[in-house]
Amino acid sequence: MSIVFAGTPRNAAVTLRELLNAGTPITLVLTRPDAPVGRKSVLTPSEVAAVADEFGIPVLKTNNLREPELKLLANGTYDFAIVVAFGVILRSTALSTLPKGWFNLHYSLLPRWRGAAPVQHALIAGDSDTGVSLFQIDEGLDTGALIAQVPTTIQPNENAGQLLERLTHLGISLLLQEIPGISSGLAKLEPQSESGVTLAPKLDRRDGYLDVHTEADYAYARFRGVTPEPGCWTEFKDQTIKLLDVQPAKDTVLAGLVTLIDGRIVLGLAKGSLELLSVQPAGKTTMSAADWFRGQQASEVRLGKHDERS
RNA sequence: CGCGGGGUGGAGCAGUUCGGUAGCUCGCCGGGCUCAUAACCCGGAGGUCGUAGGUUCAAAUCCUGCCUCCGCAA
Repeated sequence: MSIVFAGTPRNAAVTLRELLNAGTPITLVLTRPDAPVGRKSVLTPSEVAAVADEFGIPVLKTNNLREPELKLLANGTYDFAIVVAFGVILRSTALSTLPKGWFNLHYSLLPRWRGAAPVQHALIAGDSDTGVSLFQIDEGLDTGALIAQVPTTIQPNENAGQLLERLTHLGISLLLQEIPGISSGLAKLEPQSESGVTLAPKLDRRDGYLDVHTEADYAYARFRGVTPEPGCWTEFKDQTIKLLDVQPAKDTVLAGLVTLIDGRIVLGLAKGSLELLSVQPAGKTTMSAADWFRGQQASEVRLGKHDERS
């Protein structure tokens, strides 16, 4: 028995590490090529590549599986592949290389939130629960037949980073439980429901914009969904200010205004408010909201677009 | 050489345009007031203004190099 693991970011790396620690016979790792990181664009290997190196497992770095890669995969050594946040679309020519197929761990209860950013979308949409799904990859976007799912309740203050971490561990347990069945060919496959399909496209920076005229509940859900990536932000004096940590508040403050209430820094929104805990103005390092506000030397400060409202 | 912002006592900022040895809001230490307080009052410590040079009678403030943190873009 020989398994291929395909993944790229941190949660995939954590998963790979745990599978290896449990003795899973992974003998080849696929990951995306080294990518530039940071302002200085330092070429850095993916975290999955780092773990593979640590365990001395051969790594194939690629953005698309073409003939050379396919030939290697189809050389008869490998039985099936586990895919966790790989970031590469697998076409039918790739899927047919392995005798038992390719299996993806997806961070939602499919068919809800098919796509690249299921965790973030579940939070932004205000879902009360989510989970992980293990399914056999077919040619569609997260449409393959399900092997198993594990649900979990979303905690009221959980952000995307925290939820992803929790789901990662749920996913690891699920994989450890189901890999034997896949290996033996005894795993049961059940087609996904045709109702309840939603899509979770990748988020970009604009999705993290907090409009001070949205309702507080909605804004908080968005904040949790886009934290820590791509990050929540709004505008202050025509520049970006990142909102790194906020929590719900019950004060009534005019939308767009920030003011001090009983030692708390409160941002007014439509129908409610949020307490700011940690912020980062453009060009500055991260700081507590209290420090930032004190430095403004004003009893109230306006956030949001300059030309908005009066 | 992708674009841009910042580095001033422990924290966040002002002062830099129009050079003249440092200010605000806090924190900290000591004392006072109060039933009490993240309240208030009085006093105090703490800064070679990122760094190296240059211009000048005089530089946080002007000029040059460098280090470093960050917002975008990739």
